[in-house]
Amino acid sequence: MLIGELARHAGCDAGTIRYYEREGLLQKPYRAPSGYRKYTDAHLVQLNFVLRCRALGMTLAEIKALQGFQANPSAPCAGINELIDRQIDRIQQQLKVLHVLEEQMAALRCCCETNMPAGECGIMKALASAAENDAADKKPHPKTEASTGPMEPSP
Amino acid sequence: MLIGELARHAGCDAGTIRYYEREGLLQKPYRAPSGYRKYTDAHLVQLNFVLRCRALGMTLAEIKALQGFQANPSAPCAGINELIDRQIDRIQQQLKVLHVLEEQMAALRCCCETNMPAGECGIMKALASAAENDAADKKPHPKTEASTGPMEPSP
DNA sequence: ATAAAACCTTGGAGCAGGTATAAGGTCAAC
DNA sequence: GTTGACCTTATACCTGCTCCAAGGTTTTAT
Repeated sequence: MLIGELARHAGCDAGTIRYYEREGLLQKPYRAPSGYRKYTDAHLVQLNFVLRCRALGMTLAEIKALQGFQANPSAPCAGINELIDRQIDRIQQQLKVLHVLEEQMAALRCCCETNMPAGECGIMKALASAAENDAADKKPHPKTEASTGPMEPSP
Repeated sequence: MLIGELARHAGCDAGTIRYYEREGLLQKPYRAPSGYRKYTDAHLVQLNFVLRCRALGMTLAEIKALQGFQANPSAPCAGINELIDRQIDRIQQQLKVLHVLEEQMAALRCCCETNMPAGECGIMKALASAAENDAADKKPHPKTEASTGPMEPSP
């Protein structure tokens, strides 16, 4: 099987396959005298393994680690479990962040009824005043030291 | 305020501030004769605006677009609303994906009780057999054409 | 037999959104 | 006058690809 066919079977780009080969995630295939890569079904399985792990959100380094376990089946599998646990944690972290984000965006969305000049748009006002409050929080005693007026770029 | 102080107030890296300046997201500050950047509180507000939008998941291009509305307060704000709506869609998409992922990872996690040799680990077996099934699905009539044995790299 | 289409090869650049480094200049304190 | 903490620039690196150019090969159609 040539690289294009492998790519079609796996549902990825041929460039991705070459990339995985360079990165050591895919066995180097036999090369025809023309230099063309010739793949076997076993390569397809290996590629699917990588793609599936990617789809589960693992990094290439983690997938490489999993392949290390495949190559070394008598090693204790605690590392595999840790890797999965870390992945689960990451997903739950992201979910938490996204839920908060969803709420914040929904609240923001409610601030405007679509047909305002931008200067009166509740969304813009909310974002701008949040930024100002952040700034005030961090500088609790503004001594009017520099300027609170408009910014002046270098002359 | 020097860049390090601004960075501390905003809770980001000085490199990030220089990067935002290069990308046109932050006004160029006055430069002291030494070449040092001198920031005002207004810069802190602007930086916080950018960081807050980033934290909401917006791209730098989108933030630039929002700044365009800030600079042009009489423009109609429909574009702002669209931008926010797109962002909400993106977040909900990601949430969907992550929920599926969470389930899949949890199912995977249940496959192993931690103290196996890797070759017997249910997680590895599940991943490997999924990859094989993917391969079989895509090649429904395997004519034993090349080889289903181990992969042979180029000789 | 030949020409066009459809493959394949390599090397390199580019994306986002930064982070890290090196090599050097400045400034306040002791 | 020297340490140490800061600042400057330019450049490279990170992840996980994607896309491009310039060229070689193979298949298909005429």
